[in-house]
Amino acid sequence: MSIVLDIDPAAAAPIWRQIEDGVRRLVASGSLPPGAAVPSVRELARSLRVNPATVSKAYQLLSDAGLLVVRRGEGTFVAELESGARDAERARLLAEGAARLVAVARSMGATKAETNRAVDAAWREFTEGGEGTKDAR
Amino acid sequence: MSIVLDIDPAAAAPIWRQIEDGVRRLVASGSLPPGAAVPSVRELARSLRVNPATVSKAYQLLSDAGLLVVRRGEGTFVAELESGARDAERARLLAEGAARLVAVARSMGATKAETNRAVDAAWREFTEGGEGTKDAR
Amino acid sequence: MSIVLDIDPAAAAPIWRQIEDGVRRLVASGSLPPGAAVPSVRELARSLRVNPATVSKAYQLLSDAGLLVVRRGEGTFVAELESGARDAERARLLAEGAARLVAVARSMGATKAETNRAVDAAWREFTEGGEGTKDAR
Amino acid sequence: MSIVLDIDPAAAAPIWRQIEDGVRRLVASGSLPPGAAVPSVRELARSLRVNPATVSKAYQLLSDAGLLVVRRGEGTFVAELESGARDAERARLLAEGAARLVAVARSMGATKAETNRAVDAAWREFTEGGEGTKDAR
DNA sequence: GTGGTCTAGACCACA
DNA sequence: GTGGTCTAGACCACT
Repeated sequence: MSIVLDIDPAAAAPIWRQIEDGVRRLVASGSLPPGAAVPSVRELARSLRVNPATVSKAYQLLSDAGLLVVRRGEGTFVAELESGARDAERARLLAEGAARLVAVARSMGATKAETNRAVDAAWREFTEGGEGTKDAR
Repeated sequence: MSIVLDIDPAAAAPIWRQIEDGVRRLVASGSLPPGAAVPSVRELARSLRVNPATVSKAYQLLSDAGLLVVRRGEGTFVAELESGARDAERARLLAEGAARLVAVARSMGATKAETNRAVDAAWREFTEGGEGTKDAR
Repeated sequence: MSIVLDIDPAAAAPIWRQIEDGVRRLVASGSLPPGAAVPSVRELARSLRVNPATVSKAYQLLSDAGLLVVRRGEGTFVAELESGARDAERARLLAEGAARLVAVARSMGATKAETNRAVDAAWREFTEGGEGTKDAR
Repeated sequence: MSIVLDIDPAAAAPIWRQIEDGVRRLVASGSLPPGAAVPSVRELARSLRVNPATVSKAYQLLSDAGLLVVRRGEGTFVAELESGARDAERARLLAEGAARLVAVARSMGATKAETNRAVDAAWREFTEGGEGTKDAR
């Protein structure tokens, strides 16, 4: 199974960041276990219909961050994170997202209850509608 | 009283959007009630240490969206929104933020419970670290 | 006075690293004081006869490292380092270089005295062959 | 006794060069005396967990440089260097390293005294801390 | 004017 | 085969 990332070339976020975030999540969720090979730069570029340099930039950032390791001439692999590091990454991503939401909520004077209701609603939306929220902006 | 916005010139988001969002939230939260005057472009530009053209762009977008109205020779004012419009805007912003969080959470295989815990934690973080609440609950 | 960097396109080190190191040293030596503007990407690219993307990469790395700050639409500037940070950077660069030399020396069984003699010789070489010492401090 | 080299596949320097330099230093330091047998390509490749072609490339360069000689059917051996050649090689490596350090030092306006202090410090570091500088950057 | 992103294509070094 | 570097040129957004 080749890895699945959906990239929206029209989105505000640069493509390299979409790839970066996608891989981060695949690693955090365990879909890409430590030691696994990620698709080669050229292969992923081809399958995403994107320039290799763009994929390369994302991989480079991920390897700077220690999530991937590049073995020259061989390919790119998921780093062997010490136990718990993956959970930490997961928690970090989640906390970051939650903080962003709360910041928005508080800045407009929403209550905690209102916020929770909004999250519940969004969750329902997702599980029912399957897929479809494409968030602009 | 001059309006309070914190602008980070080094942030990823463009400055005009930071201003736009800031004003949107001040309106949504009621800090800027309908009919209130907003600072002039050059005044706000000076206080934020930002290029006037940048403030102007934000105001322009807000007028186009109907949140502000320009009265020539007098200044710029918060539009008189029809009843409920403000709440609708609030709900929209909140729903948007919640959807973003849920998208992240699901993409990394987090459960609803985990997500809620993260939101709770972020909320606690904010109320402790930050200043008093206006309508906490 | 425009900044002076000598770039060797035939060197083993990639051009972006040569630029990065050059700027690092100009900052460490105080030739580029905090707040000063560095040449624009395009301008430096033109004067070095190099592709703008190459300069951009170097600047990007330096700004990730906190030595430069990019102000969108305005240009790139030397970061306002807290007092002592510049000296620390200087010391770091020097220590790094010294460590590399000592590593080589020890790995081939050279003594401390031999190493010191080699440094002395290199120093003499430099002061004679090149121009006079401009900075004795 | 098998020869000891530490290879870092993640380092900036290519693996073949790490091997080449390692052997050069073992010869310069006398650990590999003239006439001594070096491990076979495949044996070294196995012990370093490295591709045999990589070891082969290093050995090839070393033979071209006259440091190793291949005796067909027998193996690869350290060349019988004329007297003084080993010391010359040592001096050359040391001078090269010293020149690099001085270049860095002068480019950032460091004094000779500062440089010497840095070397002393690095030397102390090494003799105390044992081993440990892994120089990625 | 500024920097950032992306493409297409070339070339190189590594394993 | 792999990834890394560089170029030329286009387009975009910000100030």
